[in-house]
Amino acid sequence: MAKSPATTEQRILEAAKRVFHRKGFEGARMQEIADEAGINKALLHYYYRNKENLFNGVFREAFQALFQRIFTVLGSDISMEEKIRMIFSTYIGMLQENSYIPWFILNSLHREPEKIAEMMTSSGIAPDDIFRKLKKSMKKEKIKDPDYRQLIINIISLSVFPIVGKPLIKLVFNFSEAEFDRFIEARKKELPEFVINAIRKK
Amino acid sequence: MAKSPATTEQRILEAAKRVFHRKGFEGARMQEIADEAGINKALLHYYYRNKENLFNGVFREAFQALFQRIFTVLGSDISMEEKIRMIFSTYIGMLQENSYIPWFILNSLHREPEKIAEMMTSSGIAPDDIFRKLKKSMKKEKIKDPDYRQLIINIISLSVFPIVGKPLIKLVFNFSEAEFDRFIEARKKELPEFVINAIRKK
DNA sequence: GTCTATATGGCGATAGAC
DNA sequence: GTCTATCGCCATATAGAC
Repeated sequence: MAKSPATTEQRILEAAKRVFHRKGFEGARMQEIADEAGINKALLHYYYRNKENLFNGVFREAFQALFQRIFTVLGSDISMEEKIRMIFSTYIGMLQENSYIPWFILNSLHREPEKIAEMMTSSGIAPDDIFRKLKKSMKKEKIKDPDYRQLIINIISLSVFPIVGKPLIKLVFNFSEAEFDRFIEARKKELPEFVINAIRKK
Repeated sequence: MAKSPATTEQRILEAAKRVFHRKGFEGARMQEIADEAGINKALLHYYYRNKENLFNGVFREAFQALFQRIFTVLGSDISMEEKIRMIFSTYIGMLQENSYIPWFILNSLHREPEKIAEMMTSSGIAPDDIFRKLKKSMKKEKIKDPDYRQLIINIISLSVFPIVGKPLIKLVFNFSEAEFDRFIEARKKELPEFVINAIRKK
């Protein structure tokens, strides 16, 4: 299936990405990855020694896709209100198009938090600097919420949970696929107002 | 390990609960459940014919623990503001004490949404009535947010995501276990104000 | 590099003694 | 009811021909 990318190695990685994203580490089968790459199992082990190895490549890419964007926005020199608008407008769309990524990341973190920690530092993401900067600018802007960390987590919660909890939401609200999409679409408009209102002094 | 409950059947179910909650369905091992119940594998199959069967008992209990409380509050005859305060104060504490439950539920929903749907209807939870009622009362109270569903999902997102995303939060903020607990504790106070502010007309 | 065939091990499940 | 022993399957991984 799908012979698009040039080299076999790339094709394997693309296939692995799809399968791991769908099934997580435990659920993924080397056979399924091989099928989807249009080759056989033995060749997987020729390029990537084992399953763990193959998984690592997939994880790193997803992790960066998910975090680079939000940290870039948080660290930029615009007002908090602009940051909030920007995060919701770009982030939710990205999550919607790659809805498997957050679930995949959460799964991986639950499986091996320590290993993932190493991976994060080694991939050059340094949240501490950004947080320091953010804290300062929030003080200057007299944001109501006292703790910048709570605010960040609120924003991420509101963005990510509905994507990760899609099956739950579809279930309790009896949503079709299209209705669910409209529901998420509506959030892009409503959430910035929701949060900006929440942190504005009365 | 842990021979507390009286009958073997109960001990098995308790052990299964712990292991499934930790590892999910795929990750759980019958051997591990047997060890934790202080018996051997064969006896598991004597009481519960197979793994799926054992899982179902565990799932149903967790699902009810998670949903009964929130639906009860949402359906009660108090103002929206009181509902919000009540949900955050009781719900987050309950999630904190049973932090494995939401992760377990999400996992199960991703694995088999259809089966879970049946289970839900058969266990007597009828969200539709509650939603109708909620919609009406929100209109009467002139809540800003136009869609009650968005508001519910916002509340659940803010409550559940930080619990499910615990490993992530500990990682990016470099939290110890105690610091994480304080972080969640602080949310109980801050979130009601956050949400009530967000939906209050300017 | 890519394949077929096979080794190796783990897991859910069953048989059968006590 | 509870155990030991074992079956049967499936998944990862390797050997070795081409």
